[in-house]
Amino acid sequence: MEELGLRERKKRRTREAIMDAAFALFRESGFDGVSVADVAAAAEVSKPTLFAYFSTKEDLVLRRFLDDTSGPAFVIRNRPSGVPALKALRQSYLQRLAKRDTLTGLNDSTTAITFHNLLYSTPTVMTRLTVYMLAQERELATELFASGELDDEFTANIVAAQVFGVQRILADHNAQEIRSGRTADEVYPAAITRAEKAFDMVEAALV
Amino acid sequence: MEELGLRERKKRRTREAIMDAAFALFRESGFDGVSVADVAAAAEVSKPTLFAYFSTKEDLVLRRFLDDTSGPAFVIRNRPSGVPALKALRQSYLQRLAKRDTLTGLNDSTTAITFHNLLYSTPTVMTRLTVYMLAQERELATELFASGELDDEFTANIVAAQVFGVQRILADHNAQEIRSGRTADEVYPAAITRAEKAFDMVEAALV
DNA sequence: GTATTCTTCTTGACCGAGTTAAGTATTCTG
DNA sequence: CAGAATACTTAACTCGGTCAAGAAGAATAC
Repeated sequence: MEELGLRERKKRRTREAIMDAAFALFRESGFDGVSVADVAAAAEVSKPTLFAYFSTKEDLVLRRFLDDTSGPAFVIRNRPSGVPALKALRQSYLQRLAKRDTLTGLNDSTTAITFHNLLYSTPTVMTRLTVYMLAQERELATELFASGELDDEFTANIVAAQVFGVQRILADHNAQEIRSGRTADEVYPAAITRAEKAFDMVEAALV
Repeated sequence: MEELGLRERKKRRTREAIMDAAFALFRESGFDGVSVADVAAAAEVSKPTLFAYFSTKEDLVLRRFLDDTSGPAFVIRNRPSGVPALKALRQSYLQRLAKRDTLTGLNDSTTAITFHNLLYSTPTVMTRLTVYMLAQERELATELFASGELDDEFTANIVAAQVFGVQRILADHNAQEIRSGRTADEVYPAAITRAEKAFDMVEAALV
C-alpha cells in the first residue's frame, strides 16, 4: 500500500539532500557563516524550492531531530488504561533516554554533538526549538485536560509547563556533560537519577 | 545628582518618540502591517538611528514593558534575611499583581490591552518575549544556587524553570480573562487565588 | 506510445529587517 | 570660542523569505 511513486521518492531524496548539504556546511562554517543561498546551491536546488521544503533556515537544522520525537500528547492518548498520565510521561522519557534520543541531550554521536554545538552557539536555532516545544506543551495541556485526570484547565496548563520545563533542564544537563567529553553510556545512570528526581518533583506538586 | 545633560534628555525624548510612533502605528495596522522604515519616518529619525535605540523590531513593542519588571534575581538578592527564596518570589509576584504590572496580564488599560493583542497575534513578538524570560530564568537559577538555599545547581535550574513556567501560565490566564471583557478589579481575587495555588505547587515540589 | 494534465522546479524580481561606512551636525569640555 | 566626542543622516549593502510566470517532468487517458 505504501506504493511510493517516483514523484514521492524524488521529493524525499531532495529533502534529504537539502538537509545533508545544510548540515555539512553548518558544521564547517557555523550557522551564521552559511547563507541559505549557499545551502541551496550545494543541494543543487533553487532558493524557493528550499523554502518549499523548510519554512525557515533554522528548520534545516531542527527538522531531522524533531521528527523522531514521539509527542507527549500522543503518549497520553495511547497509554494503557489505568496508568496515570504523569507515570506514562515519565516512562516515555526514560525510554527516550535509553534510546539516546538526540533531544534528551544524551547522545554522543558526532551528528548529535554537532547538533548540540549548533544549538548552543546559535540563539535563533535555540529559539526556534523553543517555539516547537511550546506548541507541544499546549498540545499536552489540552490532552491532559481532556483526559479528565486533572481538576481544571489551569492545573493542566501548569503541569504541562512543568513537564516541558523539566525536560528542557534535563536536556541541558545531559548535553553539557556530553559536551565536556564524557560518553553517553557513562552519563546514563546519572541521567536516569536526575530524570526520576525531576519527575518526582512534578508529581509532588500535584498533591 | 541626576544632572541629566541636554544630550541625555534628547536621547530620552528620541527614544520615547520612537516607541510612541511604533505603538500608534502597530495599533492601527498591526505589527506586520508596519515596516521599521515607516516607524522611523513617523518618529523622524533614520533607520540606523532606530536600530541604535532598539536592536530588533520586536523590542519596539516589548522594551517599555520589560523595563519596569523587577527582575527575580534582584528579588532574591535583596530579600530580608530569614525569608526563604520562594516566599520572596511569591510575595514579589503578588505585589506585581496588586500593581497591575502589564506582564502579569492583569491590566485593563487600553495600552495594556493593545500590548496583549499584539503579543497574542504576533508570534515573533511572543517569541522575543520568551527569549527575555529565559534569560531571566537563568539569572534566577544562578542566584538561587548562589543563595545556598538549594541542594545543587540542578535543583536550582528546575525551580527557576518552574517559577517562570508558572508565571507564564498565570499571565496567559489573566490576559485571557481581560481580553474576554472583564475588568482587572473583577479578576483580581481569582488571580490571587490562582497565583497562590501555583506557588503552592512549586513549593510542594521541593519537599 | 503519444497527448494531456497535474505537479514540481527554476528563474528573476521583489520586500523587509538589520548592518556598515563615510560624512555632517551638535553637544560637551577647556 | 576652538577642538574633541558623540549622535545623526545618507546611501548602499547582505540576507532571509516570498511571489509570479514559465519550463520540465511525472502521472493518467486514449
